[in-house]
Amino acid sequence: MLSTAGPRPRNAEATRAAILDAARERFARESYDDVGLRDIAGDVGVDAALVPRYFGSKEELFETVIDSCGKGGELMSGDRATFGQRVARDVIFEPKSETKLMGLMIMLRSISSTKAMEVVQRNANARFHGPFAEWVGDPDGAVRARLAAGFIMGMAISRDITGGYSLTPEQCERMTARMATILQDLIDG
Amino acid sequence: MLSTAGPRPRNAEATRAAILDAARERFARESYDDVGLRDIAGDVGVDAALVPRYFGSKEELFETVIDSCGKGGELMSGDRATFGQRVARDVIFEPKSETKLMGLMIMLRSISSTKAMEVVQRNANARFHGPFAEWVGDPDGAVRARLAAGFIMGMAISRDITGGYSLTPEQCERMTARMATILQDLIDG
DNA sequence: GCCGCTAGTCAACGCCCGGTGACTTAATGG
DNA sequence: CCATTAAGTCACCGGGCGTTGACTAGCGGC
Repeated sequence: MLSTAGPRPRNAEATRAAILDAARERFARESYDDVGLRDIAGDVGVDAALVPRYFGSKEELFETVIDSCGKGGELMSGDRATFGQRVARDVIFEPKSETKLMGLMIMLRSISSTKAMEVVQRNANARFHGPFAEWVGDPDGAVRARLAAGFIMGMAISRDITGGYSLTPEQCERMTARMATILQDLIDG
Repeated sequence: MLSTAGPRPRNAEATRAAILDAARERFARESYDDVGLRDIAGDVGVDAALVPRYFGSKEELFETVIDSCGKGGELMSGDRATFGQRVARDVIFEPKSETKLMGLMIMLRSISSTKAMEVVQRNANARFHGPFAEWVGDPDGAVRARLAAGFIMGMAISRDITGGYSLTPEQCERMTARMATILQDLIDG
């Protein structure tokens, strides 16, 4: 995480971006409460005091991170016909939500903190559920999108809670297949 | 929550039980981190110092709460044929996880804290997933149980994140129906 | 009716967190 | 080559947490 290539050159914009990236990854992997400003700063290799200086506060940093995730997240990039397969495989086999699904993971982890959840509640519709619902389309895209997103988050939580599902690889494979089918049915109609 | 019927009579066992009950409800509604010993003690009407005295530590109290939830939770009581309907309705329309599903909710909220999650990881299989998987039965009960539990937790999270789903009542109704179908299919085979 | 035991309280500790103001140090332009 | 300015650091604060040990007050037995 921390490059050994000497001291970071003094560049405010680059540093700010680096902090934002580090924060995004942290917030996707750990709960809002468990992520400390000192952790984020440590990842980048700067002093913790710099974080609230650039972003105002931890909460504002969190909001900026959510903003930076891109409308609707990366969920609906790629072929629509393989959505179920692709997402199910990501959730169940990716070691820790690599790049994909980051928006969802961050929202999910926000439930640890009332403050963070308020931020998410303010942004979830415009930044995530809205675009996703539109992408899912008629009939009743909002409902089906909500179900799909919930299912994905739930299975991600399940992985955390059980520590990698605690199933055999064969069972994981069957679980993936079934999850893929359900998801695909949801977005197809 | 706090009865106005004068001061609590001096009864260690009853007080201990009252603390445990209050803790269970708190942990089902708020994240592990957000629940303070002072909150729990306040619900019961005792001093916060009494909590670690009776239970050792917050973490041990949490583990005791999980133990007290009953094998498999209340998920698989009731008619099997209406499982989907019943659970979907609970998740989507119950204001805040009343009694039912408490075990799942507590596990879900544990993701806020590494410590709490370790406790859950230690207990989830024996106390929840195991019995539930057995109840779901062949073929592949473990896989289908995991999917159902994940789906339920995910929709509960979705409710929190969006602040009551932010859907019209009609949409909620359709969402419930669809969720019920998916859940029922999962436990039926 | 007093005494001992114990349930319950109180004040305080140590810790860690997010956040702030004063300082130091590196890059830049003349 | 130095002065200026902004980037980054450092020491520290205030607050809230879980937890502890010393104290207080109510009940049971003589």
